[in-house]
Parts: sequence; C-alpha cells; structure tokens
Amino acid sequence: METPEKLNFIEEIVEASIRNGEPRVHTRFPPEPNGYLHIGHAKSICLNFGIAKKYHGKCNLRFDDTNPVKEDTEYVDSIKADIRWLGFEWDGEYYASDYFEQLYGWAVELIKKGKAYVDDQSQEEIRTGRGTVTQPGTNSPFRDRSTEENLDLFARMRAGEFAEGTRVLRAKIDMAHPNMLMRDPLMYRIIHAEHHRTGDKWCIYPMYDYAHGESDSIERITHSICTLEFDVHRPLYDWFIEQLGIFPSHQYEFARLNINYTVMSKRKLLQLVQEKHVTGWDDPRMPTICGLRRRGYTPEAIRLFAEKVGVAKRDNVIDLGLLEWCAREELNRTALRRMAVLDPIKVVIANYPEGQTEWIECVNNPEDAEAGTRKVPFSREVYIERDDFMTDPPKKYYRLSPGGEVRLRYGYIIKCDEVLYDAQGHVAELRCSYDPLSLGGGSSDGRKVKGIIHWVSAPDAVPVQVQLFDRLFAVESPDEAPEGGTFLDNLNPQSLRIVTAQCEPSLAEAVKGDRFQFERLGYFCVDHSEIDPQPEGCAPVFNRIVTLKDSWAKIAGGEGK
RNA sequence: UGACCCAUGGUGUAAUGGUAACACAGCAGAUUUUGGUUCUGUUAUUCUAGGUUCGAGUCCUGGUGGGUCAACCA
Repeated sequence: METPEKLNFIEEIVEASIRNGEPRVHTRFPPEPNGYLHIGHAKSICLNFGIAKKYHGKCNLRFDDTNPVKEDTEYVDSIKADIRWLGFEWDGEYYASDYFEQLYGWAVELIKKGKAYVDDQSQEEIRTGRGTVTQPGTNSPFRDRSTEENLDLFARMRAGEFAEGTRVLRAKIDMAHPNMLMRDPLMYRIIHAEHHRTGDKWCIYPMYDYAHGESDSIERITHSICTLEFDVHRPLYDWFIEQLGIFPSHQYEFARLNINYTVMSKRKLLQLVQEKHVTGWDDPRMPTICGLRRRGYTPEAIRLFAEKVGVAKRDNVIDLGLLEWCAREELNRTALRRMAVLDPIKVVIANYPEGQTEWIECVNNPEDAEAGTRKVPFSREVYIERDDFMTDPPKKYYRLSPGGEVRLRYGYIIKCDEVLYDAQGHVAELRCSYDPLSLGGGSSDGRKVKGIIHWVSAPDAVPVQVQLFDRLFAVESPDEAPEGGTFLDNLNPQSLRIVTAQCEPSLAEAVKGDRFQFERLGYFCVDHSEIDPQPEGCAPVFNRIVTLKDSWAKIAGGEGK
C-alpha cells in the first residue's frame, strides 16, 4: 500500500474540480519573453507541468508577448531551452500575439455592448482620474461616447492614425470600485513599434489583463496558476470572460519563491547583467536557470528543490542552503571522486625513493560500486592543501602538524619532520617521512591515524583554473537597500575567487557536462557558457557547484577560510 | 487610513473539528581511509483576545503583524 501522498493546495483544487465533473486538467506556463528564466520560474514550471503530468492532462507553453518594446526572440529561444533542460515538454506552443485578431474582435464586441470606450485623456489625466486606494476615481469626460464614435476611433487607432499615448481603449466598469484594477482598466494602448513576431502589423497592443484570461480561455485552460500578486487581478480576469461569455478558465494564485541572499526580480537581474556586476545572464552566481546550469546544478536537483519548497499562499523566504542540499543530495550519489588541491603546499617525502612513481588504486565513488576504481600516480613530492597543515594546531585538529601524522587518502601515512618557511614567514615546504607498510590502510605497527587528507603527486599534477563562488549578495535580504543606497550595495565583493589548482592527471581530459567531487572540497563541473562559448580544446576551467558540508569549519569557527 | 491575500519550531511544508507531524538547519552519539555519506537520538511550533463546540491550529468576530494593488509592464 502506497503511503498517501500529501497534496499541495493547488492539487487539492484540481482534484476537487475532477470530483465535480471536470474531465480535463489543462495548465499553462505563460512567460513574457523579456528576460531569462530564473529559479522562481522553475517552481512555477514544476508546478504547472507537474500537475498536468500527475493528472494526465496537458500543459501549454504560452508566450505573453503583448508588449513589443520589451520582448525579443532571444528570450523565446532561451526560455524554451531552459524548460526542456529542466525536463519538461509542452503540449502546445502558443503566443498571445497569435490571438491579436480575436482579441480585437472581442474588444469591438465589448464596445458594442457599451462595456468599453476610447479615452482621449493623457496618461497623467488617466492616472489622477483613477483616484487612490482610499479615494474613488472620477469618470473620464470621454466615458459616455457613443458606440459609433468608439467603434470609429478604435478602428482608427488600429489603422495607425494616432500617436502613441493619445488614446486608449478602456473597459467601462466602475471608477469607484474598491479594487483599483476595476476602475475602468486599460485594454489597449497605442505602440508604434516592431513586434518580434507580428512585425508592424499592429500598432495597438492589448494589456496583460485584457489578454491573459482570454488567451487562457482560447486554449481552454482549466487551471490558470499564477503568483500571489495577481490575486487582485482575478475579478477582472473573471469579468472579461463573463462579459464575453467564453470558456471559463479560472485563476489560482500561489506564493512566489524567495531565497535569502538572492534577488529574483527580472528588473534587478537585468541590471546586474547590464551594469556588468556579473558576466552575463548565465554567470554561475546568478539565480537564472542558465546560470544554475552553468554553475553545474542538475535539473534533478532543481526539481527536487521545487518539491522541497512546497506550494502555499504564505510569503516565504527559503534558505539558500536548501538549494545546496538538493545539489549534494544527487551529486553524492552520482559524481565521480577526484583529487585536486586548491591551495597547494609542497610536501617532500624524504625517505621515498627519488624518481619512483607508484600508481595507487582509488575508489571512484564509494556510493556506487559500479563506478569502479582508477589509478592515481604517487611520488616523492606531493601537494597537499594549505589548510591541512598547521604549525600550532588547535585541539581536535586531525590534520598534519609538526611531528604529527596523517594519512594521504588511499595512500601512505606520512609524518611531518620539518617545516620550511619563506622570507615572509609563510610555510613553503614540508619535509616528511612515510611508513612504507601503510599503503591503502593499516600501518607497520598497527597504529591508526585519525586524519586523512587529499593530495596530488607534484610532478604529475595538472594545473587548472578553478572558480570558487560564494553567494552573490552579502546580506540575507538584498532587496532591502541600505540607507541612501541601492540593492547593489548589498553585493558580496568576494562572490568570485579564481585559483589555480593542482589536479590529478585524469582531470585534464574533463569535458563539458562532467561533474566531479573533488575529495573533501566539494562538487565541481567543467565551466561552459552557452551564451559566450570558449573555443573548443582549451584546458578545462572548473566551477565549484557547492562545497561539501563542513563540520570542521564549524568547530574551528573563523579559523578556516 | 480602502479592497484583497496571508499568519503553525530557526526556515519551509502538513495536519480537511478528534494524539500538532515531516523536511532542512541545530545539538548529541554511532559508523566511516572524505571532519563527506549513512544511521540513531534530541532541542524547538499553532500571532492575540473573545465566541461556537464535549472537543478549535482548523469554524466565527475583533485586534495585531506581514504582503499585494493607484505602469499606456507582465
């Protein structure tokens, strides 16, 4: 017997509609092609496509392209690629712009019914006429134009006789309505601009509120799922559908995703790109889908995240750590282990034969026996991590220190006999000795060492560039600008650190799409920009996707780095 | 001082009038050739005041707090 699955409130609504006799489930994901998708969209995508799949229904992809000045096919293409990468396929690809003629016809119908009128007021006059949230609006002097005049003017708007901003079509509802959206909302405005799909065919464009519900209706969407800020739009959504007597789609709202240390608004993400605070939409520090992809996140991890954050109506701020946890959850099972040293110090093993190379067998993935083993070269000189040695170690430090012993992972136990310093007093080199009987476990006298560290044979090491990322913003709520500043003042100046790491030789052959765990350091992938690709055949650059959980860092407090 | 939405551990999400639970985070321990993984244990929750009821996180009313709405954006 299956454990009963917990439903989110949208799924409950869907199941209720099925119980009430609605035979179909049809959702849609309706992005405006004016920017790149981000992790918040991923939540919506997982919800809409997930519900369609779960209830054997359909999910359309519809581009809400009603504002030609902001939209571009560049974004259409990236959105489609991102959805597919996330693992979803739409049942139909539609564009609001495909419905312009139908929408126009319905507008004419509303004019004829006395439910819409052409307003000649200026933008400023319309704004003041709308009143405020506490004061009712006032009727436009053009509100009671004759049907004939409205029809004529609207046709001439379409014909391009008027300049932008001179006339709009408005729904005639109620200028005193307590819901501002119902105070004779705009249906059409004049925009003399090239549309990325309809070209110059139109110079009047429908507003979101007029286009969205009708587009849902045309596609016979049963459950139109959107974010909370649209809930005040729902009466208007319903009003147009009811006036027109068309298929009754229904809108349901859920709380959008927020993540701490992250900004999610398209406007701010665009600003980060345009002002070059990041390298582009796919900068690995960006919360965009393409950024996360480049960073090395997998579709599975993002889907798991969407599942973990849940769906409700409460405003929420998810801990960035949860997203990282989702990445580790999968990568721990799947990523091959490799050794790399990010910040090397050289270790010379004085009693190891000069010129000798041993090939040591290392496990590729302890979580997956089928991943097998590989041989890694070992020699008299190795690199170890600077963090893995301390001249004056604190209590419970298991790593190397003067006179102390540590095991080189899969290799020998070494003992630190001497520390060499450079002119600045930094540790330059360690002189060690090894226990020849300790290879792969055990030791000459049965003693155990607690510490195990990763290493790379110095003469065999391959230097590669590694990009280490930290959160893009230094504060939990980056949207809250400091006194007199902007959200940009919250940027984390240390969000990117580039180092040259010394790697085991096999890593030189890594290609796009490869993901590894560098033992004890985290999960890494080969960097690859789709937007600005590097030439083929270059040495790989690695991105750190996420660190490993590090309980030593917690014990050591600020001592590590 | 309008309309609408929301309020459950630190963070999220369940509990559909009947024992407040799950995940992440935290803490403690076990295992471990990754201070990883895994396993075990554990800390901590119903905004407030009334009301209805045998019984309220759940229903009702008031309050408080948060959010959304006054683009010719979506």
